[in-house]
Formats: sequence, C-alpha cells, structure tokens
Amino acid sequence: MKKHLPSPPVDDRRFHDIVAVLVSIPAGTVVAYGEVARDAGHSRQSRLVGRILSMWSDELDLPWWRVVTANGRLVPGHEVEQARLLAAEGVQCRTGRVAGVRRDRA
DNA sequence: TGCATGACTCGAG
DNA sequence: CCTCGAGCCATGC
Repeated sequence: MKKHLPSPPVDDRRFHDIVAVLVSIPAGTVVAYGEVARDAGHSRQSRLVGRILSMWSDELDLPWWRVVTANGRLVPGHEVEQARLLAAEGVQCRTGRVAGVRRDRA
C-alpha cells in the first residue's frame, strides 16, 4: 500500500536543502544518496533523500534517475526506467548498474 | 514511548 | 555477486 503525501515539507529546511541539491545535479551526472545528503549538509540523512525522491520526485519534478546507491545500484523496481533516462543523458549503464559512479563528473 | 519500515551505507561471510 | 547485520535518520501506528 502506497502512502500518500504527508504534511507539506516546505517548512523543513533539511527538505529544502536536499531538494536544492537534487535540482542542481547537472544532466549526465549520477550521484549517490549519501553524496546528496552530504552536499546538502546532512551527511547522515541519505534515507531522507530516498524518501523525498520516492514521495515527491514527481511532484517537485526532481531528477530521481540521477540518484543511485553508493554501490552504483539503480533504484530497485525502476532499473529499466532509470537506465533509459540516464542513457538519454549520455550515462552508460549495465544491468541495474551505472558505469562509473562519479560524484562530480559524468 | 517503543517498535516496525524504508528508493541508504558499510563491512563481513 | 548476493545476503545479513548494525548504524543512521524520519515517519507512522
């Protein structure tokens, strides 16, 4: 059962910071959840990044496909979709994996 | 207040 | 390559 949107996170600074980092990810670049959290100033809230993407990625038009796990693993259940989107930006992928999980460079 | 869950991460087996 | 366990933070019942 999917959970609908909880209270509006617009008042939450952590949320705002993480979203800001997400939208600032250049096309053709893949980053890890932990990297996003660290960039936003919240090194331990990698899970929060995942939750934000899972719940509001579409609502806020966030580039969730540019976010992978620290292991280079694509999002479980969306591997094909994500791989397709990344390929469209020039990021080569393997079965559920990204070819080179460079944090800052494509 | 406590426990379970999750698009996480790391280390070990 | 895969699974498990411990740690981390936020949310919901």
